[in-house]
Formats: sequence, structure tokens, C-alpha cells
Amino acid sequence: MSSSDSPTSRTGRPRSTEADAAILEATRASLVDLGWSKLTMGDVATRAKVAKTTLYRRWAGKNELVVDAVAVLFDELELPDRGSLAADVQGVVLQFAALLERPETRTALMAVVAESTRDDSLRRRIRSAIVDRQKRLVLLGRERAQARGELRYEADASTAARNADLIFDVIAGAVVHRTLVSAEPVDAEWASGFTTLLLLGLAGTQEP
Amino acid sequence: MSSSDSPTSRTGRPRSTEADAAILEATRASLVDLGWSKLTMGDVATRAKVAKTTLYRRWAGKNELVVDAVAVLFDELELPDRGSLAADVQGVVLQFAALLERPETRTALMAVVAESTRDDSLRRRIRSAIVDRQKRLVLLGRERAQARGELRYEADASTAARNADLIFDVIAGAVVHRTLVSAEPVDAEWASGFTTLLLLGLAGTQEP
Amino acid sequence: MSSSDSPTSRTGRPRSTEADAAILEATRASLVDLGWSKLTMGDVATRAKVAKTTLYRRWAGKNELVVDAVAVLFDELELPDRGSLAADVQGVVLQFAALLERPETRTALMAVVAESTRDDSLRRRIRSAIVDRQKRLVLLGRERAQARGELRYEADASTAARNADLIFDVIAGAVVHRTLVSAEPVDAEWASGFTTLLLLGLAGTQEP
Amino acid sequence: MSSSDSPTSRTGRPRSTEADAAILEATRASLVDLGWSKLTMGDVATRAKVAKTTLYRRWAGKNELVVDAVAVLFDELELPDRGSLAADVQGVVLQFAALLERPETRTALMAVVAESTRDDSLRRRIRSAIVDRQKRLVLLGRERAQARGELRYEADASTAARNADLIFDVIAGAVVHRTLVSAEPVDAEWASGFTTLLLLGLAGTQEP
DNA sequence: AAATAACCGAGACGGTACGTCTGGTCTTAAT
DNA sequence: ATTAAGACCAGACGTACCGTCTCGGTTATTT
Repeated sequence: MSSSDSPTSRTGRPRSTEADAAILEATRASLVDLGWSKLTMGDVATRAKVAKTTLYRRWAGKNELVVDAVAVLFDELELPDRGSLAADVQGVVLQFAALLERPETRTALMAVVAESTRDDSLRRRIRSAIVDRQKRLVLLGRERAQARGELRYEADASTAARNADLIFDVIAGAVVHRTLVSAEPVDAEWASGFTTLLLLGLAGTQEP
Repeated sequence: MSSSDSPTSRTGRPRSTEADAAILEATRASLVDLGWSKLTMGDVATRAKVAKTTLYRRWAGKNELVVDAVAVLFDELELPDRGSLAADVQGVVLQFAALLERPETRTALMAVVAESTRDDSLRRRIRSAIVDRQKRLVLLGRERAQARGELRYEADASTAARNADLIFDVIAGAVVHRTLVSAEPVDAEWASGFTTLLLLGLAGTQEP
Repeated sequence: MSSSDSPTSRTGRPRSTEADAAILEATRASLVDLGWSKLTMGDVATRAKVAKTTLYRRWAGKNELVVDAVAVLFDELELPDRGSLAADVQGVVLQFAALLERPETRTALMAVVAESTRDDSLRRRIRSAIVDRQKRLVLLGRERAQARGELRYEADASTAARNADLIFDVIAGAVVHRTLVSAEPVDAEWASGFTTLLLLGLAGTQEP
Repeated sequence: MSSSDSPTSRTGRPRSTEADAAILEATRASLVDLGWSKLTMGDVATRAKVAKTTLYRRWAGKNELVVDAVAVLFDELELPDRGSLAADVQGVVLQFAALLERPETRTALMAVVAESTRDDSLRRRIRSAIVDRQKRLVLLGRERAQARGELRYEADASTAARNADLIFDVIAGAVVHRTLVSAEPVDAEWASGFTTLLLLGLAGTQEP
């Protein structure tokens, strides 16, 4: 997803779609090799065999470029129906942790989040490119659990949204914190312990 | 806390202790004004009315300096006995959230965490200067809850440690994620919802 | 005068003659506004409401374009018969000085001469487009003076050519140097002093 | 001669005088190899084994740097007493022509003059660094000729100054024009013809 | 009338240099 | 030995132009 959602100007030479792909690929490669702080626009351009101007024509800067380069990785996240809410939660936890262990995301994700605290447009970009991709899994998981009868349907829509947000922050926050701050592995054991804690908490809130 | 634990050399001009404080103060001020990415060593030096050399004699670089400058803010975190585990948890959540709302921490915390993914010594510094300061509150809160009879004493030490780590990652992770990634406020309502979820989860694990 | 003396290809859309004029006009305007070094092909194209491609189809580069744009100004130089060699010389000096005071020529002439020291084709273009236009005045003036009896007819053709070249370099050189290097005005007084010096010198060489 | 005539700040690391010399030397070498228009600050810095910042700390840009780099060559101009005004003039003409034939000056002199038409500070720099160095030879030559009795002492100082300026513009202008515009060699024959013309002109003005 | 061919505008392309900024080091004189 | 000051090297920044290329479209001449 390029930066500009331009009105597809009809005139002039069209932008190279190959360049787009090469740049994002090069960005990920550079992240792996150099990490966020050592990554430079010039290096990305060189790897992509593209002029620096071509980068800047599409992305305002390093932040925007990296968000887009990393965002596509979050498309890998899926939620196959594992038969129970517990299995689904544990699955998504392990899947998300695996994604965070990848060097591209490991070095980049927190960095762009840090930048986004001073840049609203960057925050919006992160939200639409990354956060929403994750949150959709939570919503999907809840629907399945409700269909299975593991969770109640919530009457009030805004309460339902608040609860989904809470669960999302708890899951994503715990996994990110464990992985990047505590720097401990998210293995099956941890995932199991976390899932138990979460589901008991959810079950408690469902009591009459 | 200065970087070098120098062997207190006896000869020559002694280091100015005022400089240390001025530098850390200037670092926080610069973080507030410029944010992490725009903060420069030269700017900090200018604000602190100190030569750049003086900075580099004490800290290896921007990362280390910022960790130390921000770490002291985490000393504010306290856990007054509010009478119940629920009150204690909610208190620490709100307190931690308030700290993350401050522009210094908001812009710096995730940034240094991101850097730490490629720098073990930085990670160790973050752990000892920041993470351990937070984790101690979890341990303290558990002890109080156990003394009150709200939680059981755990027989196995390593299980106890694992559980404490899990709870810590859940609390800190959720608050950080809510604040910085979701960019939504941690108000009393959210804190209450989160506390309920967490305590129900904990209670469930205490059942026979 | 366009760059290419194309073989007048018969087929296809012919080049716009309006574009040629608009480009040269725009080039002079840009020279006045921006000066030689700040003038860009893109700016000229924009002013002329023409695509950059259209410029490059006609001229090899900035140097060639500017020579042609400025050359036409040298067509203004004339040598009306003022009745005496002294009056003719003084007239041409003032006329040439006035041309050099124009911002277009002032900023461009020495620049293209400088470039021509490393580019033979450019030097040839300057010679045919500019220098020869000036030199013809010297030849014309000499003929008139000879017709009036103020100067002798020279027997040897090559000597005659050498002398014309010398006089040309002296006149043009002195005026250019006074105007652009010394940056002093060529007013009637200076022109008079210079003319006196030159004519006495010429007269001396005519003695038996 | 460095750009800044700073008040020789007492504090801090002093500027490297070796760097100054290396930069000017590198500039001349780059002029020889690349010519004025292809010369870049980066290339000069590389040749001088100096950081680009070091260049910009001393000179505002390419123009100023080149003027200073070339100016020193004009110190070579001398006026040994050759016994007669004619010999002195011819000597200085050939000497100046030889200087203009050098690739450094050939490519650079007219270029900076062209730039100076839009930059007064550059014009002043050229005047003090180059023009005045040449003009002093004219003044010296006139004094010698007057001492020898070849020229009269001029009563009025301002007239004397005007005449010196005129002679200077004629000599320098003719040589520059012959060399760079006409692009013909200034050999002994041309120098002789020019000297004859000039001296006859001067002699004429000395008549009662 | 259709085909051909060179033109036109717009604007993206790979490159190169710009002049500035920052990081981190080094050299002074002074403390 | 440390300090403030500031010069030093190295290298990335984001911008501006260069001269080329690629589009869709526009005139002309030639069939």
C-alpha cells in the first residue's frame, strides 16, 4: 500500500508497481540486516535498485515506509477454527509471538509505535495497517465462541466493543511485553498459563 | 545513576556532580520538547550548559542516557496499601498509566525498548533501571494479598516466580498497549474493567 | 535558431515554431530573474509552458540553449555611419557596453565562455552565434574608415586579418573587462578616453 | 586566505592550517581534472582527505572556494625591470597569458566572474583576491616608466587613477578576450603587436 | 479514410550533488 | 584529570536538477 492514495492522475508516466514491491522487500531485508536504527533510506534504495527520489515520491520517510513494509507480515495472522475458545486463544498467542520473534518486526514495531506518539498521521497509519489487522482476529474469535456457546452474546453494542478492545489490549499487550520488554520466550507453557488466566477472567464476567 | 562505576580515582579534577543532575534534567526537557527521534546529544549538552565531551564521558550514547533520565521517573511508582487486592491493582494501573501519559516516557519508553532488541547491554540496563522497579510492585502486591488471605501462598518457588512474571506482563503489557498502541486513555472505567478481568482470572487459578 | 539542422524530415508532426520562440523568450526571462547558475531547464520549460522533452529535443543542454537565447540580442548591434572613425568606435563601445549591462547578457556571457573552455562544440557555437556578429562591426568600421581615408588599405590580407582580430580583442576585451571584471560603468567619458587611446595607437601604426 | 576573518576565538580546538592548504591544493587539482562545472565540493573534500563540513566551515560555497584557490596563482605575476616600458608591457602580457592558459584559471576565472555579476560579496572577494593583484603591476610599471622618463608624471591624482584603470582594463581585457573568447594563442607576435598599439596610444596622449 | 510517423504534455525514472545535521572523537587552554 | 569550547571525520538526511523514458494523445503527411 503506497503512501499516496492519489486520484490516479491520468497523465504522465505511471508509477512502477515493480518498484513498490522491490522497495518493500528491500526494506524488510534491511531491517533484518541492520535493524531499525541503522536502516537508512539510501540503503533501502540501493537494495531495491531504485533511486532515493523514488522512495520519497511514495513515502514521506522511514517511519511510513517501515510501517507499510511490516504491515504485510500481519496479513499472515489467521484464526483457523481449532474447536474451542481456549485453543483459538492459545493459537493466536503463539502465532503473534512467532511474528514478533522475526527480526523485521522485532526491531521495527516498537520503534514506529514510539514515533507515533508524536505523529498522528503515523498513528493512523499504524492503526489501519497493523492494529486493525490484529483486532479483527479478536472479533472473529469471539463470534466463534459465541456460536459455540462458550461466550454469551452481548446485548449492548458499545459494551461489546469496549470488551473486545480490552481483550485485545490484554492479549497483544501481554505478548508484546513478554517478548520485547521482558525478553522472555512465549512458548507453549507460557501461552497455556496466559490462556488459562484470560479465559477464567472472561468466564467470571459471564456469571449471572 | 552514572554510567561508569569508576574506581574513584584520587587524582585530577573530580567530576562535577551538578553536571550529572543537570544533564538528566536537560534530557527529560529535551524529550518533552523534541521527542525521542529529534533529541540530540548536542541539544542536551546545550541545555545542560555542559560540553558534549562531558556527556560522552558518562554515557555511551543517546540510548543509555535516556534510559537513565527516564528511569528515575519510575521511582515515583509506589504501592500504598489500599486495603484490598482489587484496589491495589487498580491503583497501580492508574499510576502506571499516568506515568506513560507523561511526554518524556511516552516518547522514550518504546524507543529504547526497540533499540534494546539489538543491544543486550541496553536491555540489561532497561531491566535493572526500569523493569525491575515495576516488577517489585507486583511482588509486593502479592505478598500483601497473601497476608490478607486474598491469595494463597504458593508452595513451589519457581511456579511462584513464573506466575509473578505472567501477571506482570499482563498488567504492564495491557497498560502500555492501551496507552501507546491503541492510543486510548486508561481511565477509571478501563482500569476497573481490566482489574475485574485479572482478578477473576487469578481467583479461578486458586480454586481447588 | 534551433540546434538541429535536421534533414527536414518530411513526415510526422512538424515541430512547433511557436515553442521555439517561447522557449528562447522564457530563457531570457529566467536569466533575468534567476541568473545563469540558478536557471534550470525545468524552470524554462515551465515558463515556456512546454514539456522538458521539447527543450531537449531542440537543444543539447543549458549551455547551448542560453547561447542561442542570448545570441539574438547581439543582432541589435549596428554600426550607423557617424561620420568619423572616432565617432564610430565610440558608438560601438557604448552600444556594446549597453548590451552587457542588460541582466541577460551580464549573467550569461562569461558563464558560457567559461563552459566553452572545455567544450569545443560550444565554443564554435559561441563563435558563430555571438563573436562573429561582433567582429563584423570591426570589419565594417575599418572599411568605412579606409573609404574615408582615415586608415590605409592594407596590402597583405593575412596581416589585415591579424590586425582586425587584434583591434577586436582590444575593444571587446576592454569593454567586457571594464563592465564585468572591474565592474565600473562604461560611460561617455570612459568611452572617449578609450577611443582616444585606441585611435592614437592605430594612427601610430599607420606612420611611414 | 580563509573566508572568515573571525576574531580568532581563543577557545576550542583551533582550525587546522594543514586542512586549509590541502583544500586549496585539492581544489586546484579538481579544477584541472574536472573543470569548473564538474567540480564538486564533495570531490574536493575527498581529495583533500577532509570532511565536507570542514569545507563549509571555511567557505560559503564553490565560488568562494575557487576564488581563493586560484587567487594564489596570481601572486606569481611579477614585474621584473626589463629596462623599457615596451619590454615591461610585453612581459606582463605574456606572463598573464601564460597564467590564463593554465587549466585551473582557464576554466575558473570567467566562471566566477559570471557568478559575481549577481553576488556583490563575491565581486569584492574577486577584486581583492585577484584584480588588485594584477592592477598593482600596472601601477608599478607606470612608476618605472615615469622614473625612466618614458612617461610623464601626471599632476591630477584622480586623472592618474582613471588612466591606470583604463590601461589595466585594456591590457587585461585584451589578453583575456584573446585567450578565452577568441580562443587564440597569445604568442610573442601578438604580444608585440598589442604592445606597439598600446604604447603608441599612450605616447599620443602624452603629446603637448 | 486509414495508416504512419514525429511530435506534444505530463510526470516518473535512475543518478548525482547539494548544503545541513548528528554522532562520536580529538585538541586546545583553563581549572 | 576534568572542564567548556569548538574543530574534526564520517555519513545520512531530504531536496533539487539532470537528462531519459514512458505514457496517452495530437497533428501532419503518405497511402
